[in-house]
Amino acid sequence: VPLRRGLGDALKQEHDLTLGDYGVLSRLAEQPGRRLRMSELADAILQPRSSLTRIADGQERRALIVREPSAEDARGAEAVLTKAGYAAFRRAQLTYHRGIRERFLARLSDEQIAQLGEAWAAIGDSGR
Amino acid sequence: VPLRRGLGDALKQEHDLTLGDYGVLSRLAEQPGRRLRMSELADAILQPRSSLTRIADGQERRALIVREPSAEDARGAEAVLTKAGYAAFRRAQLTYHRGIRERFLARLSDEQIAQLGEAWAAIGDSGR
DNA sequence: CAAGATTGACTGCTCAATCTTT
DNA sequence: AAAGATTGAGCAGTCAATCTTG
Repeated sequence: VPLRRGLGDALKQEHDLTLGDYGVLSRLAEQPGRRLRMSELADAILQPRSSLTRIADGQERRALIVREPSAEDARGAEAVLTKAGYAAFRRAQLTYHRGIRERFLARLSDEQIAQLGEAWAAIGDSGR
Repeated sequence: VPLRRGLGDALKQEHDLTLGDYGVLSRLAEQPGRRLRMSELADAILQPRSSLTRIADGQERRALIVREPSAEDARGAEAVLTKAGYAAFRRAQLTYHRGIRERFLARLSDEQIAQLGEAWAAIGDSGR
């Protein structure tokens, strides 16, 4: 709980991003073409579609992403990471990883970290 | 993230309590006299004082706690768990523990659970 | 003025209802 | 009718400002 809060505060202060924002950018950044349908993106980050819509609204206003209507299925839209969006992600990633390190990993032994990794995998990942 | 969400949803649906509510009840229940100053309670559950005030507002309306002005320092107030509040906590605890078991512990080996416990202790607890 | 606590205003998230395209 | 997506309304949590007592 304080880990999440700490990370969120740092992202907010240094980059004006929420954890939800970070999740979206992070997922898009790792896609081939840096694009994904809204629906799949929502599932990927384990958020309700409506939450993704809000997040995307904000990010589109800030030109971190653009929405393009899907080519062959006009119901869907695709979120595409812009160049600025990718750059913002790379910057935020530094803060994020530093936060994890400082608030979490630094207090554990190498062995414990490895064990945690396995436990995490057993549960089913999902959390980047 | 989905663990917290799942737990929160279950508590909400079955007992109409948030995770914040649960934290307060849980902390009060383990105090001698089932009472604690607002300020200490806020620190104990790692929440800002203002957040605790909101939670306590709701719980006092539902008669799960009462607020009493502190005996020798009239600045402070004490939150006291009522009989109904304690009963509500005991019921919610079943849901909470079941949630942890199902969503988390059931997927890990006994050894992994023990290792996690140690890692958790190394980080510094704080999370009941 | 410090500490304890509360309030006003705002943000982020979520559900249920809705709109559009298949 | 079902899938993709958005919108309206409401809630939990938070900060900064405020009130009160020591």
